[in-house]
Amino acid sequence: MSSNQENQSVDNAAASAAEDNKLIAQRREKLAAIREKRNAFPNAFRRDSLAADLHAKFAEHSREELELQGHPVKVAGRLIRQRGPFSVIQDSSDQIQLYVNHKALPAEMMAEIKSLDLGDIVGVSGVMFRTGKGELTVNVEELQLLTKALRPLPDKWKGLSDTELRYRQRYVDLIANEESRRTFKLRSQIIACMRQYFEQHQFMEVETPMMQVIPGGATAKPFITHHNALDQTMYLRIAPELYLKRLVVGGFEKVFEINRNFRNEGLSTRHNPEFTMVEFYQAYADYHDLMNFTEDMMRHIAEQVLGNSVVTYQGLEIDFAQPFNRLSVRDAVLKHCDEVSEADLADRDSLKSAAEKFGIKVDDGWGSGRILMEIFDEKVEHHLLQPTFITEYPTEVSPLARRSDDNPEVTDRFELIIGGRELANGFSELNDAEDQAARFREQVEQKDAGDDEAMHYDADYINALEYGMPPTAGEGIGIDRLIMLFTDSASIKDVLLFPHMRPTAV
RNA sequence: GGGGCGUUAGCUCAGUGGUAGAGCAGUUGGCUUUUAACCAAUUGGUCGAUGGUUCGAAUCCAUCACGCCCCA
Repeated sequence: MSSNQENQSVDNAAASAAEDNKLIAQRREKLAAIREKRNAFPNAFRRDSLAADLHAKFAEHSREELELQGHPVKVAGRLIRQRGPFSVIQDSSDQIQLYVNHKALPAEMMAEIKSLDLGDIVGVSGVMFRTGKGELTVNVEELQLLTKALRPLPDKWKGLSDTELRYRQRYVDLIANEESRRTFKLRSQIIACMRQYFEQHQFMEVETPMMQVIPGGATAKPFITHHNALDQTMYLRIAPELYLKRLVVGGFEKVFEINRNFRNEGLSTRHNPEFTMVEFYQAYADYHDLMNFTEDMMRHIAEQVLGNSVVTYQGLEIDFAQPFNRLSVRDAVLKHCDEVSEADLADRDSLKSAAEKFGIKVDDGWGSGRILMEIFDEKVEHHLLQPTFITEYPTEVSPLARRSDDNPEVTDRFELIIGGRELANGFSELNDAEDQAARFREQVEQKDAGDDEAMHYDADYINALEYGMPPTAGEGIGIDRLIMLFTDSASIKDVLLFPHMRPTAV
């Protein structure tokens, strides 16, 4: 920023001070006083320690040992608590206590320290010691204000609990709420662990277009945008699937992508318009291979990141060490829904009357596969708490999956259900270019008939398949839902740093 | 889209028709190896918005906005 602009913004700040509440006005006055004396925003302080490092390094040091050593440190962070001569600063790693002995420090420095507010960012030089109560503390020899905070922090004990403010002003949430910091650190670690797992298994990370001319790979309403120079309608992707499979055609036989998808749908505790998925494809593998891989990966993440194979989600203990259950849609319905007998599954009519017993309105266009899935969704899915692979999805509801060799009515597909919710979806891929072209044509007919979620015909994708895609299996895992599970979060908004919110009224 | 709940000081919350409250934060002073530090004094409000009912509305009614939960 040029000095001219800077002056202007400073003037604007002064002009708006009258509109601030008293707490902010007082802080602005303190800042103005500092500007009189020196550069109020110095950037020459260099710390040599993080709070967590100090706690780790001196964990075993007694009061006497520390006093003998007189170990000097430089730390920096946000001032988050003050109690008498003690303060606490918080950096990215942890918190560390400061001791300000007013008898030992020059009067001028004491005056500056006295005018500090909670939220200010300071740099401190001092010596490590341990208080009478045993708390590791920096005995302050020099303290410098590095950044004045103009806005007061939330309640020091309760933090920020207003959910709306936590989501809209995540920066305040992160300053004030340890739980929130923990969630997002875990999110980062889980994704890093997953990425590492893929790399260890010789998968190659790729990035495919997020702005697409033909949105494909799923049935969903896309967001529409426009490229000005090309005067072209473009869509934010609903899935990376068709591009990743083009790469398998090209000879990258194990690929994965961790990135955002965008779907133009409603919001809920489990849906955000943009969400993160990992999709991965492996040539010369089938859906059984992916189930084994997924089971292993989940167990690995739980053990590596949480240090425990048992995850507690909303009071429910989920054990990743146990072998995951595996059963077909059909067997799951029979096992978990006492009202349905084998005879009910015999044909469409018997399925229809079974579904209607549960208040499901059966559409004339639905085949027996669709009706079976409606019963599953309504009566079974929420019972599947421990990790469970559901297999043999009806062909009718699986337009992208390969038909089973044993039974053309079902596909080589699975979903992973944990805690009653779908977490992953995978299948052996359809690599028959002519079959795929026919399925696209069916989708286009549905689109022409008014279904705005139906797929486009992607001629280039057919072209790719015509070059030959090896037998391949692919899978998508909803990262946000996985993070919810591993961080015991009830809402997807709790695992998104900046969840989508309606604009506030002015 | 429908239903329920919520919105009061910077933050966390009381307050169901009669002078707008508490704790924390802030300010002033005391205390200086404390642990949500403590003691004393003190500042701080468009009660989400707009209408209505009433002598009188944070409180009752209607509409709207935003959020949370449940349902579609």
